[in-house]
Amino acid sequence: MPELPEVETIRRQLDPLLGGRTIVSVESHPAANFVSATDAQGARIDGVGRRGKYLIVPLEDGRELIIHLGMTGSLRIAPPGDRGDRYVRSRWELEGGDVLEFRDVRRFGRIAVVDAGDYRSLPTLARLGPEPLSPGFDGDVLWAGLKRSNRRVKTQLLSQRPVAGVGNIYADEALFRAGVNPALRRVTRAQAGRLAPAITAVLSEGIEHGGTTLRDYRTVSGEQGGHQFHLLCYGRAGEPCVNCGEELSGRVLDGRSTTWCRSCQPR
DNA sequence: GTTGCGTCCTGGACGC
DNA sequence: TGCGTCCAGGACGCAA
Repeated sequence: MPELPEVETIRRQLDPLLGGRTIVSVESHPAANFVSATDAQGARIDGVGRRGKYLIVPLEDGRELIIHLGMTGSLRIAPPGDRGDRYVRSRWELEGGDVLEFRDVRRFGRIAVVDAGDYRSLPTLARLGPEPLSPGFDGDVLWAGLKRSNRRVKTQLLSQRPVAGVGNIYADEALFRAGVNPALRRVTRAQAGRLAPAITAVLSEGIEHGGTTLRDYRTVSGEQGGHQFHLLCYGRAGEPCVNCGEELSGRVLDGRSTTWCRSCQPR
């Protein structure tokens, strides 16, 4: 399930492969989530950028190709004639014959072509919080974002408003490292001060390891990420806490599976 | 504007 | 072996 580290890993691999190339033809699944892919036909790609979990591909004509990988989306550069499997949702044929292929089993991904910066059709992107890897992101910025709402702190992180790019895996990991209970509705300045660097750290380490592969995620070159071997909390309910040895707890919180340590992350 | 919940989607795990 | 049920979860729409 691609979060910021997985999307950034893909961005770094795609950028040198796509920059300066022209999209000569496009095929797309007819579903509303994907069909806009065809709008990029004939455009020249300027590079590959990212905001949160969104890949943003600037086009020379002043528009942007936006790709969100959803839960099971992946991108690869396929050789000419390679049609992929039945889960390929969009194919952009590039000048020279290679094909940029978007594969998405569960069809939760999304593709849009918009005028640069006009994200009205993508409300989450339009209201996206600060980039957690930018120099300006710290405890004060996070606290200002969190204290505007009364929702649980984990639910707020997943909303992409207080900070961009955090999904279920890295939210659990960051809250665990910061010693912040995921169900808290009011976070103190001190807790935000611990949580912000924890978010930055887990995301940075996720990038260093090439992302987290639990099932579907693959890099552009088809490799699995390596961060699943470094998770301290997510998905480890019932196992001993690496800090205190107490059994990690698990429950569904606002519809999302959540793991935490009752001892290290008290209410 | 905020909050909480349902919906989309499909492969895999699991129980019978 | 085959069938039915449940689960995973990011974004978004809707009702309160």
